[in-house]
Amino acid sequence: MSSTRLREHVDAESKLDEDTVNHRVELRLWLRLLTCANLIEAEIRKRLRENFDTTLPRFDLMAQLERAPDGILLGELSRRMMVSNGNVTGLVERLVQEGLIERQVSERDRRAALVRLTERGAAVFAKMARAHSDWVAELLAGLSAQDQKALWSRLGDLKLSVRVATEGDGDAMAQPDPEEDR
Amino acid sequence: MSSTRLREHVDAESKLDEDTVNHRVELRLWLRLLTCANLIEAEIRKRLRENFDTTLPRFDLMAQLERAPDGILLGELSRRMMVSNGNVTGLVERLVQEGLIERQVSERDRRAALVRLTERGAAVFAKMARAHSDWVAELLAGLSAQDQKALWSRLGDLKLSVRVATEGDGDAMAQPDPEEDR
DNA sequence: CCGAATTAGTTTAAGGTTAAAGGAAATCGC
DNA sequence: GCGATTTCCTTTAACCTTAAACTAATTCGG
Repeated sequence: MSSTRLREHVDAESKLDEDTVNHRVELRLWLRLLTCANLIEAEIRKRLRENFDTTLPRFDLMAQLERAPDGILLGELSRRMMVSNGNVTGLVERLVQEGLIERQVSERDRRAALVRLTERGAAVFAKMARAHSDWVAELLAGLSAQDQKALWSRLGDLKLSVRVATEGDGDAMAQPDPEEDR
Repeated sequence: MSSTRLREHVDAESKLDEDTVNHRVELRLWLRLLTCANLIEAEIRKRLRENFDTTLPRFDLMAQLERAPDGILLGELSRRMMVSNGNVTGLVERLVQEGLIERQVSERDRRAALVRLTERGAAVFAKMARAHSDWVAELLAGLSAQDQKALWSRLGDLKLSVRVATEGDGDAMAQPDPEEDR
């Protein structure tokens, strides 16, 4: 599966020299997209650390819990965060340690565990979420509301393009999109 | 510095309830941008692993070296990759181990070390770069060349916005933009 | 020259991340 | 019922990443 899934390179002998196929536009777009995401993410990580002594993954996890007041299973959490199970195990461990979330083995299914914010966790998260929201707005302040919407829309096309290109690709790619739920 | 650098909250007593300031558009844009970047990055990481048994950071490092045939100092490498010095130390170590790059202590300054691709490293990278380029093009294939250019352009505005909002922020934020050099 | 400050890299401690292997509970098919 | 399979989660090994502390070499000011 891995050797042929890229493209059909049936034209191995093609006169249209394969080496000259230079996807410059695509590459430049991808690199700029990555730069933007990295710049913003780095700044947010830095501020979370400086202002709240926490990390982005922890913040993201708590954001998921805030939207599920009745708790959520670890597996579901893992799916929504788009990270591995093992990753969630560790994050949850640390947040429980900090007293910001609590975990509770399910009654009906003793393999499963529910996690939810503690009261303190909810209070702390509320503060962080406000700040986070302000930070993002500050970083994007150079774009008009119109520009922002236009960009958002175009990124929707991009997302679709990527999904189409990768679907059926790996196993269980039916990952729910975290952003749309917000 | 950290408490006032966000915004001037001079209107602490403002009747326009601060809590109701909901930067929804900005947040949605940021989340979608992040989703797009993560989807593409995850797919590229996966393919690098499956097809070349390597990682994105290693690929990125080699990409920098390919553009500097005469070698490059570790510090400069760190700056161009926008990662910490210590990070580069480890990556270089592993790539040297694999025989893909070589390091050489500078004659004139015995603190400094030059790294460059080995012959084998250059050959391996050439293959990877071709594949990588094809992958990116494949993932973005759903967008017309026009859409791609438009998106690239808008992301330029975004990048500028972020740079303006963060400049002077931390120390030495004058990081050269990796993408523009390409 | 020589002490102070700067600069290039490394080390360390802590954490985030994954794939793969594994343990334990629940479910499925007879 | 009960063995096989699936599902939920944890563990492990390896890697990536950073900030902060550190080492060693260079440069700067007298």
